[in-house]
Amino acid sequence: MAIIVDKEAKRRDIALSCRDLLQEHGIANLTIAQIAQTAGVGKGTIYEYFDNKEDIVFEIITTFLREDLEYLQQLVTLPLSTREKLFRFCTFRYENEQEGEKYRELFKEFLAISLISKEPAMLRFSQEARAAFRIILEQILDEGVAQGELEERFRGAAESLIIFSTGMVVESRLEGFDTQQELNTILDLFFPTPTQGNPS
Amino acid sequence: MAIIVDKEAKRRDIALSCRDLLQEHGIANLTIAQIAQTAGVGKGTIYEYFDNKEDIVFEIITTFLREDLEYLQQLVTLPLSTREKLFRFCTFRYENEQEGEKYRELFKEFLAISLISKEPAMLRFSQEARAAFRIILEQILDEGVAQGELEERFRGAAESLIIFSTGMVVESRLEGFDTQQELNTILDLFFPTPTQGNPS
DNA sequence: TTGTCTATGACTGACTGTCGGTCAATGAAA
DNA sequence: TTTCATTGACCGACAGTCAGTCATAGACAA
Repeated sequence: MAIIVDKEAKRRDIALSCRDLLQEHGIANLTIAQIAQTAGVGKGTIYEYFDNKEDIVFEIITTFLREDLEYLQQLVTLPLSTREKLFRFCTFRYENEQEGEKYRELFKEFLAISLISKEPAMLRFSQEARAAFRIILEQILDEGVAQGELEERFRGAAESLIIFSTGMVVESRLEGFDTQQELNTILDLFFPTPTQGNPS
Repeated sequence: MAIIVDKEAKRRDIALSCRDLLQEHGIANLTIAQIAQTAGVGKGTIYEYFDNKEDIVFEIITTFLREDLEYLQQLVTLPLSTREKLFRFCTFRYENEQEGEKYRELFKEFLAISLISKEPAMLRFSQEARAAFRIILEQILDEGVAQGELEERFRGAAESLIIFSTGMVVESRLEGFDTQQELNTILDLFFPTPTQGNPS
């Protein structure tokens, strides 16, 4: 009979081949024609694997988030203070000067789409990603409490920190916003002995 | 000479006449043609007063934010506890069940635009609005410290609360997100005697 | 084993409809 | 007659569609 392709795999392949393109142009300036050309397929083929333009962006972002998750998962295992881990958890998007800028831009665009999109798939995905991040954060907090670095009452602060991080991503679009300083201000609430400046 | 129209005033007029339209359809489903028709002018006229579609939305949002600011300014004068004021400050967008929903939807779309847009005017406006909100928040915090309801070290927490509020707007798009509970969790950090539940 | 035929799903790009934005023409006031 | 506001026909760009083409796995005869 005919060839049967692995739809899921090809979807990922197309997404992967367009990562750079997306980072370079941004979502708004990315056309389906460009995507198709870069992926080396016809425009129609794109719609064989994706519902619409958002869906493509969505898939590409997923590849980034998977990497994020890997990074954060190994962060937990590093020999660092709880405060340092929390700090890195919340600022890892800002770590790399060069690549970080592009990545953050992309993440903002993703946030923008997911703010407006009412697609159930998009919402479900956001929720799953959040849950994964949250588990890691809770692990850091639990360890912090176990090691006496953190008061018991902060064990349930994972949600708050995630909300705060999200807020930081949005606010960082503004000139003069100092991510590290703002995060330290919050972390000072968590740790009895306030430390000014980046604790690293 | 010919007629000289007050550009600024007409800009506001057009924006005002389209408030409902924007709330009804959302930004993505709002066309320039609709806007022009609703405002009772030709499509070309719109571009006499606005640079682009975003600019229109931007102007309409401004009218809402002006109202917000008025509300928050009078909030400071009410005879309420500091905690209650902070609570209301951060949740006022969620107060009204019916209208609040539409309003939040709009605000999210505004956030989405301002996340992506690199228009200097848009960024400047965001920063100005933020500064205005911040001043009110700082006033609440100062009063709280003065009245002994709040420890001195929380005087500089305005920035943190704004970031957190922004995060809440974004996260509230997700099913099962409880604004009030999350805000109380954070406020519990500020106030020595934790109060569970909505303090109102 | 080899050659041939065929069903099927992958693939394509010309085409369509929509929409943001432009501009030449018109109108009105002074 | 000048000047400015107004207008809607028009334009180009782009997302998304669909009728048709192509490539190959498998069936089967020689």
